[in-house]
Amino acid sequence: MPELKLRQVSQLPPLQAIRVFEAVARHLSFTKAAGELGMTQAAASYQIKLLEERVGAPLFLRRPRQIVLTEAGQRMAPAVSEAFALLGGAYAAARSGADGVLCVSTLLTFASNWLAQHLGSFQVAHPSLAVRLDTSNRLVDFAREDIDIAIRSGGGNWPGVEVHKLFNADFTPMLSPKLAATIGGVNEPADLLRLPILDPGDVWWRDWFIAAGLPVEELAKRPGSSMGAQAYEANAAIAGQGVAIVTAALFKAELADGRLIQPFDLVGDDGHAYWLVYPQARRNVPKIRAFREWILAEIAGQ
Amino acid sequence: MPELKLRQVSQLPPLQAIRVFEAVARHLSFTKAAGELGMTQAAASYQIKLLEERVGAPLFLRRPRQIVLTEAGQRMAPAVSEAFALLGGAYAAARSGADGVLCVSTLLTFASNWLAQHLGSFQVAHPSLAVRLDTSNRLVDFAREDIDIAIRSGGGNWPGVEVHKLFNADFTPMLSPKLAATIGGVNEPADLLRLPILDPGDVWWRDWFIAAGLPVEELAKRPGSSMGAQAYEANAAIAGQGVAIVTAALFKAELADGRLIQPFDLVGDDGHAYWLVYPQARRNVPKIRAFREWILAEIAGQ
DNA sequence: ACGGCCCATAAGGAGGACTTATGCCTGAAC
DNA sequence: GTTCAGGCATAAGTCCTCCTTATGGGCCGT
Repeated sequence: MPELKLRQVSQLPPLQAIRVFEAVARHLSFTKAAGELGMTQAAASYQIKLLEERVGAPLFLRRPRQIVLTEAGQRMAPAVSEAFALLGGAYAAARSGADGVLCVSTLLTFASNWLAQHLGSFQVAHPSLAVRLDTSNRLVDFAREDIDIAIRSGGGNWPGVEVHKLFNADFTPMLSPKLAATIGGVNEPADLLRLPILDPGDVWWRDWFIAAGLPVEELAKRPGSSMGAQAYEANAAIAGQGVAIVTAALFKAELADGRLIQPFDLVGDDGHAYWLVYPQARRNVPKIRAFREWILAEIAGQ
Repeated sequence: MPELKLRQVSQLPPLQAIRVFEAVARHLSFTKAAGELGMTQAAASYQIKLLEERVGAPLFLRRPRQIVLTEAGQRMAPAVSEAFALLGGAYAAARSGADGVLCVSTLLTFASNWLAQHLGSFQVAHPSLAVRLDTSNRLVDFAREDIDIAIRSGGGNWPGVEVHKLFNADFTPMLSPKLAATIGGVNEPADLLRLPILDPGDVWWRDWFIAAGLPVEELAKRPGSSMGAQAYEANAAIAGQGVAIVTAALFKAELADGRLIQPFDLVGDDGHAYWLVYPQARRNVPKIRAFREWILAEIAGQ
């Protein structure tokens, strides 16, 4: 489509030449403008000549000691300067603005049971960074959602993204001390069979029963209600409605203050883990780097 | 100076990429924007990717059926569009504005004796073109004066400029009929010796005397006052103060209405001529082309 | 008169931008 | 459900723009 190209080209002059023109018009010197732009005087001369040919009129008068704007140049200079100021502003706004808000996509459970208690220290460390949490269990697609960084669980093998393991998604039974007391305490795995099991359809129960040497058939008999998220299941457990099977690392606070107890050291592990995930191409973006370094240090430090 | 370059580059993003971004943001389509810019979709994709890496954040979310601006993109788009509108306006203003005023540098004599009587028809033919006359006898330098086109006399061999011969700078004696009557009419060259000669030091007189077979020594005796310009000399002749030697083509009106008479057909010619002159590079600028075509037709037509 | 400053020009080279070709994904239509 | 079409991404290759180095010319100041 050569005619289209021609039309376009005639609509707008070469941008590089205009950028040079703007600098030259400000300095009224080819040499100084070239210096500001980080190129040689010859390059500036070349670009101005190009632009003058395109405009169809000289833009500068070459006087012995300095140059001055022609009438045409004077008409052009102010608007061009303003346009570049706008452009610079827009660019800076996009850059810094992008640095000012960090969009984190996270799993519901992780948000309520880990981030909620730790995020404060990140905010303190980076007061200029606003964090926007996007809570969902979908697998985020960085190309089609406005997300900077995500926390996911799974095998950790996703293409095109950088991953850091936070901790294993292990699992172990938990219940409220009050519920345990109703049967005189939970001392060995078999004791669990005398209590209601929240979401017995969860494969984690099956794995753990096998590991604990309990009969798996017990699970099938039970009435099940899938909770969907560990946080919900844990809440039910805290309320004393039954035994939950969850990731211990996410409930340190509940274990510490006695709302939940972990009766056995035995934990199941299906190889899944919690991961920090972000696009490879953006690994050096400051806010992403900041969040990464913070969360890894936080995890390692506890 | 690599660090200088770096500084500059980080100040402003690649302009070509921004131009593409502006179009894409308007169309919300890589393909359509590429079409408008006269390039392929792949090129647009490439430029956007470049810009996104530079900004440090995605600018568009790639949704299946269309793309949408990210937060960063939204911040950037309006100002960028405005900047390009400004740029386009400035460019158009310089272009069309430059087309609106034609600066003609001309010799005093040519201005008062030829242009004054013909310029009207040019104005009528090009009502949107304002003509600014710059009258001087200096040899204009297009590089350091704001001049579009010039009329000069001389040999016609100037470098870097396009030249068109208007008419020969021939010369012949002229005087007022009243003065001629004081000696009973001027019938042969020798009659001139009985009349005062304006500016006898002019080399034209010497050439013409030789061509007419008159003794050159006569000229040396005479008291001379250089007039500087044919127009002044002719005015003195019209006032009856003496005989002038001027270019006949420039005094057609005076000859026609009898203010001056040309007693002899004999004209001198030193090879000089009147020329239309302008920079080669600007030969196709509309206003320059218009003036050239008009003046050549006007000269040819009389 | 001579050196310095500044711009113009020519030749040459490095890198960027664009094109072509192809693949992938998704949504719509049959 | 399957195929088709629309739209973007990616890879490889080519061309050309833009910049650099080098040099010359004009004018000013000392």
